[in-house]
Amino acid sequence: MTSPDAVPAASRGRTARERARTELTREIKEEARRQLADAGANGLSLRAVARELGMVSSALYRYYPSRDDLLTALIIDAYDAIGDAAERAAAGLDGTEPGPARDRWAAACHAIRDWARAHPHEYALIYGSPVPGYRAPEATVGPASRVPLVFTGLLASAAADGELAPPGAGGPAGRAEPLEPGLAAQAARLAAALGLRDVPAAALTGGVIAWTQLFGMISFELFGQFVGSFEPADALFARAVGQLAALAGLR
Amino acid sequence: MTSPDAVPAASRGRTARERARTELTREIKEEARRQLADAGANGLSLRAVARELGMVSSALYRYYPSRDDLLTALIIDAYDAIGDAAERAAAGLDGTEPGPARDRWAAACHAIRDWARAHPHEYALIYGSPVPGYRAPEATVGPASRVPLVFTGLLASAAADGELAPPGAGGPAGRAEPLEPGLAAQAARLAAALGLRDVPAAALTGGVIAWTQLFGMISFELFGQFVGSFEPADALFARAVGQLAALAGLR
DNA sequence: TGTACATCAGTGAACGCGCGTTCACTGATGTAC
DNA sequence: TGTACATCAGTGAACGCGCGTTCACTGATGTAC
Repeated sequence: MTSPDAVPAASRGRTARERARTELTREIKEEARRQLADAGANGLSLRAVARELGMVSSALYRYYPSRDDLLTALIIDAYDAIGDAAERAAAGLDGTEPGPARDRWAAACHAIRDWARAHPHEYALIYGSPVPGYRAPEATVGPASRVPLVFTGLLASAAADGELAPPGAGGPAGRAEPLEPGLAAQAARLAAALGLRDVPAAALTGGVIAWTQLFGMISFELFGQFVGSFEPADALFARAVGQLAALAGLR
Repeated sequence: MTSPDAVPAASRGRTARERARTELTREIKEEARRQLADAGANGLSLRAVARELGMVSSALYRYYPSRDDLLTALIIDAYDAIGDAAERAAAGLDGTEPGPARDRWAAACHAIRDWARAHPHEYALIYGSPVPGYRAPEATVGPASRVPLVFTGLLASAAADGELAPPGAGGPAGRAEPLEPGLAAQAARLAAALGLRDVPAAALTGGVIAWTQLFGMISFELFGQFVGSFEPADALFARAVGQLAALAGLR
C-alpha cells in the first residue's frame, strides 16, 4: 500500500505532507458536495463536513479560509465539470472527426442535460437561485463561460463551413424578421468581444435564445415543473434541441 | 380613524378580534416577504419576522403553526400573483376585446417577465432551486398551474379561431417534422386531461417548449447569467417571445 | 344594561440545538547544517 | 548520519450568535343570560 510502486506519478517527489494536503483538500470538497444534496448551498456546514471526516471543525481552516471559499471551490468545480462535458461532446468524443455543427450542437445539449441529471445539486448551485449573502468572486467567471463559449464556437465553425442558413430562411419561426437595432448592436458588440467576425448578429442572437431555452428546460425538469405531464422529458428535450439549433441558424 | 365610516366594507359585522387577526396574518406575510429578499427562503426566520413586528416570536404561532406553513403561504401568494398577471394580460387588460391569440400570448409573456423583475425573490422562491427539506403541499398545485393553463388556454382559443398554423408550415425550424410517437402520446394524454380536444399534439408540444423557454430566459436575466452581454435584456426577450409563439404554431 | 364565564392574543422564560470562527496548544513532519 | 530548529496539521475549548418550538401565564375581548 505504501510501497514506492503504488505512489501515483503525480505524487512522486512530493513530501508526505504535501500529498496528504492535496488528498484532504479533495476529500473535504467531496464531502461538501455530498452534503449539498441534503442541505443545499445555504445549509452547507463546515462543522458537518468536519464531523463526517472525523476531524475537528477548526481543522478545516487549514484548507479553506472560510465557508464561502469552500463554496466557491464547489462552484468552480461544477462549472468546470459541465463545461468539460459540453466541450467534449461538441468536439466529438472519441477522436472521431467532428460531424456537422448541427449534430455537435445537439450532442453538447444532451451532454449538458445528462450532466445536470447526474449532478442535480451541483446544477442547482450554479444555475438555480443565487445564494443570498454570497457574491461569486472573479475566479468563477472563466469556468462559467465555458458552456456559452462552446455554443458560440459552434456558430463560428458553422459560419466558416457554410453551415449557417442564410438570414430569411427561418420561415414563420421569426428568424426572418430583421433584428431590432438595439439588439443588433448588443449582438455585434458581443461578437466583437468574442472575436466572432463571421457570425451574423441574427445567428448569435438565436444562439443565445437557444442557450436560455436549454437551461430553462433542464431547470424545469430538475426542479419538478413537469411532474405529471412530460415525464420523462427525453423526447420533449430532443425535439426542443432540434428546433433550437434551427433557431440559431444551423442547418 | 376608528369612526364607523372608516371601517372597510369587508370588515363590517366582524369583531375587533377578527379584524385584528386578519390584519396581523397579512402583516406577518408581508414582513416575511420583505425578508425573503435579504435571506432567501432558507434564511426566512420566524424570530426575525416577529422582531420586526415588535412581537415575541412565540406569538406568531397563533397565526402560522410552523415556519413551513408560513413559507407555503408565501409560495401560494407568489403563484397566484404571477398567475393573475398572466391571466389579465392574456384576457386583454382593460376590457378591450381580445386581439389575436399571438398578441395575447406575447402580452402574457411580457406580463410574466414584468412581474418577475418586480418581485425577483418571490420568483426565485417558486421557480428557483427547490428549498431543501421543504416539500410543497397539495395546496400549491392549483395556484402553480395557473400560468401553464393560460398558455394552453390560448392554444385552445387559437385552435377554435383558426389561428393555428397548419402542421408543416413551420419550415426549417423543425415544427415540420412529425412528433416522435412517445412524445405524441404524452402530448395527447395531457391534451385529454386538460380537455383540449382541438389542439394538435405538435402545437401543444411547441407550447410547452415555448413555456420552458420563457422561464429559462427570465431566470437567466434575474440570476445574472446575462451580465455583460445582453443587458438590458428587453430586446432579446421581445424577439424570443415572437419566435416562440411561432414555435407553438400561433400565426 | 350588567354580570359571569369562555375564548383567545400575546408574554417571557426555557429547552436543545447548530453554526462560523478564533486561539493557544501539542506533536508530527520537513529542512539545514 | 545525526541533531536542532522551523514549519505545519490537527486538537479542544471557548465566544457569541441565532434558530424553531413548547409551555404556563396574564389580561383583554367576546358571548350568553
